[in-house]
Amino acid sequence: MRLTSKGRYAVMALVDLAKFDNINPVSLRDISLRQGISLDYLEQIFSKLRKKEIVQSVRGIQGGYVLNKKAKEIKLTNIFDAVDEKIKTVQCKKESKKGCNGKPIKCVTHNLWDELENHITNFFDGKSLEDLVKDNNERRF
Amino acid sequence: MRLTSKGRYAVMALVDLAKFDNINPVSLRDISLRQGISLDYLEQIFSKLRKKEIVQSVRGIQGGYVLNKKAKEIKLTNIFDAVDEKIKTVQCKKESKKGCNGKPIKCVTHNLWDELENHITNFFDGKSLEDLVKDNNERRF
DNA sequence: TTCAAACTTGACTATTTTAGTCGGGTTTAT
DNA sequence: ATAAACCCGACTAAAATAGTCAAGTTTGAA
Repeated sequence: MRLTSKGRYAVMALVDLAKFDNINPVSLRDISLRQGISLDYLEQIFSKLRKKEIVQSVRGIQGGYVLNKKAKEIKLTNIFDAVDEKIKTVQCKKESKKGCNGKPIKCVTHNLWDELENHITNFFDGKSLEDLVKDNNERRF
Repeated sequence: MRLTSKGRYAVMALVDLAKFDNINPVSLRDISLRQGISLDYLEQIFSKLRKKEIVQSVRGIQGGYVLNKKAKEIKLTNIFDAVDEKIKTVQCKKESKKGCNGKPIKCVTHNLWDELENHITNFFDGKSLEDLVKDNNERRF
């Protein structure tokens, strides 16, 4: 099991943004340099974040991105959802509601994955961008 | 994020085994047919489960596999561990202890993934094979 | 004692996903 | 006007996954 880099980068970039967007919009170029994430890839990620209204863009010179909500109101679930990071953990969850593994009934472990997804979703729902920024400042990074 | 089929199959197969190993060893052929998992793939999986002493093999005709411990004592963490299903969720967790993303310091989200891993591990530690079998019998599958 | 069911092992491969790259735009402050 | 910055879609190399395949070994039963 693993998360993809897309979700991880999205969170990294938003923490960075939350720390620096006090006055001016933050350019992806700056985030790219500070966080070591490819600029082109960041653009893809921010395109999604913008469509889900997590950030706003400011075009033109001196432009960049700003948060569209308070950091406290942005939960990690919102972020992962925006960049299509699926919490759907296993193949059988993707298939039709009734069956798994090409069979007409649910597989013996189906309920387990339901529970697991809830468990993980709860974890991410309990974490806001603000929490991460605070945690980060405390550690003097 | 997703679990791989290997982990999922391992759990499915062991639930099946736990249900049927009362008297005789259970052949992989039977598990393959009941659960719809490729026999060759099951062999790879059970090879790992045997090495980690979760199951015992009985060779020869009428052979198969039996659980090596009571179902109650087999936690899901043991199973995932045996088949190399990693709870390591993100890239930065694979890298050197001190740095992420090729930098000499931990990335801003590093602690988050630590917490997440603990959260998931706790979930799997709290689930035994017996729990799954019971849950399954209740639902009359 | 021969046979076949079943386990054992290791190498190989097609498919899918990921993590980007690339090339061309458009917008707007200066 | 120009350059910084956003915007968009197509493309691709690498890695991981989910198997397949081939060639065994072991052993209960006929």
